[in-house]
Amino acid sequence: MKQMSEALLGEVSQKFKVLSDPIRLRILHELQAGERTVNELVAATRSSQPNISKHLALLKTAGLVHRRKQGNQAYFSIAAPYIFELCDIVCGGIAEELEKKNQSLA
Amino acid sequence: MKQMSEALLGEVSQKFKVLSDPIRLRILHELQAGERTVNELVAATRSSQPNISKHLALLKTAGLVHRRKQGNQAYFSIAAPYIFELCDIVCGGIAEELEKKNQSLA
DNA sequence: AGCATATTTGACTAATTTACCAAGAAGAAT
DNA sequence: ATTCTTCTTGGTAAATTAGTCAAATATGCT
Repeated sequence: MKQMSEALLGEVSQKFKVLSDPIRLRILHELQAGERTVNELVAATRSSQPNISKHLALLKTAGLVHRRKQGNQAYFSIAAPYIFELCDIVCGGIAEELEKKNQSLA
Repeated sequence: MKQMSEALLGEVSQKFKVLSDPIRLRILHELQAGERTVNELVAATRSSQPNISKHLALLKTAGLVHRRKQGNQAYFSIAAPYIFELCDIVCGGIAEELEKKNQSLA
């Protein structure tokens, strides 16, 4: 990583902020399996419909999901596949931490 | 990514939350060049000293940095190198977005 | 037109997060 | 001992964010 401008730093932190909510991660995880309507996502998350709608709006503003409207429904899909790479790396880090914790107990 | 438990989702989102602040990213970026004392980090960020100290405490709790106390000073260093990978990916995503935006203007 | 379904938006509340200030703690220097 | 430096912590005010409910919008159906 070279010199980071204040502006870039701000943008990066905002992306992370969008990813810093379990419900939004759940939504993205669900979308990984393919396009979903709002109602399908509501069912997958057990949160209220307006709430999910707002989270989706946020994800869309951040450019992480795409929205397609057809008839009555809105279909959402992943717009930035790199997010799964991010999650995988973090999961790896968490697994490593756990391993270390277990080793220190032994 | 396989099935994600609610618990793991929560942990992952918390890691992202820690990374979702420009000052903390600046600190981490500074630490990428090597160990630093609190005061050096204050100088690098132009934020107040207590504020940096709190951000450092947060980063430490999250397991992202390591703290070593020697004499009067506390030396901080990177504990989870994977964070730079994360930032690189996000930067790549941002660059891609920008490119797309520029293309659509042309 | 009138009703039903799917989704978004606005107003509001509660919770979380950030930054600031002042005070505290720990070590080094005199 | 006391004073200086470095760092951490507690209290608090301001800002941001998540959630809920109710109302609005948009489309499809009869």
